[in-house]
Amino acid sequence: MSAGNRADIEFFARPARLVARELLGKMLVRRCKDDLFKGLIVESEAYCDGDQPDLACHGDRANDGQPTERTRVMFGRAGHAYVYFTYGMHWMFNIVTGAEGQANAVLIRALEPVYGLSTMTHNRKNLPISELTNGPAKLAQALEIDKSLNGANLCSDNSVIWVEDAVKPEKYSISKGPRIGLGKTPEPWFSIPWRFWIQKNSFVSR
DNA sequence: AGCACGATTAACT
DNA sequence: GTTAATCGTGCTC
Repeated sequence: MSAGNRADIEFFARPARLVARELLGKMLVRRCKDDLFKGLIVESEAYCDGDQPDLACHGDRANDGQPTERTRVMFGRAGHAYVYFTYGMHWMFNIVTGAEGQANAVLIRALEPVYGLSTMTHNRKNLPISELTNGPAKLAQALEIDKSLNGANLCSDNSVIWVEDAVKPEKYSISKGPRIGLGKTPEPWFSIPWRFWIQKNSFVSR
């Protein structure tokens, strides 16, 4: 795939851990009203991997692993957005991966802002560029992502959000470690290294 | 019907 | 390093 090619359902319909890793260095593109936003994906986390259980994952933790009103899209087809609300004020943007029926998803944790910086800055209370998209709730705010995008298809002709190829993998190195903010999640899921980021990129979350 | 808490952030000491 | 902000969701009564 060359730069500009859009990631299709075949790309997303694989285990979350693989997709999370390969999303690094790709461009997240968001069209909203008259604005176009682009950000390079520099940090991601996998929730569930194929059919392996994952007690950190909303899909496995709630309702005995069966879909609920909130997690329904996570169990659906790959290449769709799973957007949820937390801490009374923040939206989180995930992309559904894996086979239909599996609660696989990848949380996008950080972007390097590339295009649309002026509106992103406005959306982020005129904070400096370094603070626009270096966290999952921050990037959702910058790119105007909220509940209205829950279930949105990233692989259709009229998508309002999608992923494109951008930087060649040989141009950067990938690090991995435990996921962030898992609270009371039991081992081994608390420590399993399903968070990925581009080494030395300054937009990776704190 | 009521309640505890969260895949976080920003503003404190 | 600590903590308030703030409310939808899922679980218990």
